[in-house]
Amino acid sequence: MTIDSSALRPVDRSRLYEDLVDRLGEFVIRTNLAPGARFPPERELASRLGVSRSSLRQALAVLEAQGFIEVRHGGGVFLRRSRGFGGVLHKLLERRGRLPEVLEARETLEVRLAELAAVRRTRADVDAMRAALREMSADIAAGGLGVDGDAAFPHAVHQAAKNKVLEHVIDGLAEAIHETRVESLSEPDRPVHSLTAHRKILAEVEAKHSAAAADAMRDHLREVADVALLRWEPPVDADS
Amino acid sequence: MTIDSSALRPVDRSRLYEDLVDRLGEFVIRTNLAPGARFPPERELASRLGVSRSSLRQALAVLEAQGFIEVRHGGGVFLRRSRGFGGVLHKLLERRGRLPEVLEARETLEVRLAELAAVRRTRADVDAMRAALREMSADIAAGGLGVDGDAAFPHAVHQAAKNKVLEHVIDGLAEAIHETRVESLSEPDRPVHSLTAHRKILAEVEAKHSAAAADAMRDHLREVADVALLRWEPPVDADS
DNA sequence: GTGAGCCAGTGGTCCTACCACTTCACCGGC
DNA sequence: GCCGGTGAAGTGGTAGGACCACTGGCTCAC
Repeated sequence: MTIDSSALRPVDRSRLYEDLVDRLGEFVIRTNLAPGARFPPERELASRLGVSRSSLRQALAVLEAQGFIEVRHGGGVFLRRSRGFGGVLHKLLERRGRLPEVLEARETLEVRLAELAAVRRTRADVDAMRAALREMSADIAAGGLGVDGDAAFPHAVHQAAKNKVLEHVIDGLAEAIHETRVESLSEPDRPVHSLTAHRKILAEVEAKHSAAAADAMRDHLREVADVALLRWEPPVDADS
Repeated sequence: MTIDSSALRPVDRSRLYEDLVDRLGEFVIRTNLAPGARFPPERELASRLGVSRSSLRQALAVLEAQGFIEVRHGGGVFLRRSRGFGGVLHKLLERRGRLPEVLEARETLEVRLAELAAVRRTRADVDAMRAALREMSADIAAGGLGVDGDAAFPHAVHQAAKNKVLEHVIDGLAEAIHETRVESLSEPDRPVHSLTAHRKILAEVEAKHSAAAADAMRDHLREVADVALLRWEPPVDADS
């Protein structure tokens, strides 16, 4: 129940290295730098940008971790890929107006993971899912919302799907998803409905009915999405 | 046609800040740090880790950019989320033995994007796809592999799907996918087959047949995946 | 009790020095 | 002429110190 006084300056001064990341992206575009090309030396970049080498190196570390550049000791800084240079998912998600897209992405991934889970789940995976449901059930019985269990269950499903790449991808959306989760569970009767839906999914996964598991997951997510979208306010800023 | 002497030392000394990222992840686990908790001050961390504050700050910049921590000026360093702390996608993809998972993730995303594209494509999107095919066609006619066009076409499809979140996610896999692309197109007749498959996809997207577009994309990707998997060598390192 | 102001703690940035690795031109031996 | 060694210059890697900017709690005057 936070007071939304978003009108008055949330300030949020950006870190210098964040600006540098943007600037370097600009540089890549403007100079039409191609993948494989070399950047100017650190000392020169820092000097031309008017910042210290330390700050520049923070920016370079970020860009390297994101896979956009490669820094070779004694060799130089090289561009690996230019597409979406500054476009960090994290930043993307902060912008309002992304909710429908997040929900859509979530459905895509989660449905597929459920389908795969039904094919590959082991005994232990089923146990983990069961445990999550027990926790959720107990919490709800005690008057809670069952938030923890509601998060643990999909996690168990992800594990069961045995695809670390997909799992990592959806983990990247975890934060944005978690918000919708709490909101959704605050709705009257939602926790109980959610529990029922999870049981259905578990049953299909356990029975190794992959198509049915996918459908069950899709149905569940669409119910949740409806609730989330009901409360959603269209974005203020429109972009392409 | 590079000589694969991967057996002999690729060395690849890791940057200090990368080690620090791992160490900090370890710290979070061992001390059972909960989201919202505060880290020790930078100076103390640096001292205890036996590194300079500069190096530590590179690691912190990376972790902040990845959304794992929040650094407040004058306040301290706080944990935002702990799950998958050090698990960067980039690193994940570097490990051999991920090819099947990458292909699976790719299919999941790309099929959905094709489906959405069929629903949301504009005139301009269709033009972009057509242009990519023309480029590819011309390149093949000239004896090339059509690699550029083969990359440009899916990009146009992604744009048409109008979901920046999904688009960003698949961009993260772009590099890994690109490798399979080149390998695949080196196969005799592959370029022509690929072109035909793309034409089919374009037709369905243009006709707004979403299910058919999804199927066409899936068929295409499975053909490509078969080729890639044929050349794939099972991993040396096995992990959970 | 209350408010203003101070101050210690902590991150933010810069600077400089020096180390480690790469590259390549140069030079000598073959 | 060719090969290989060698050294210097260029470039990233790390350390450490200095100082600025912000936060939050404490103190003290009122």
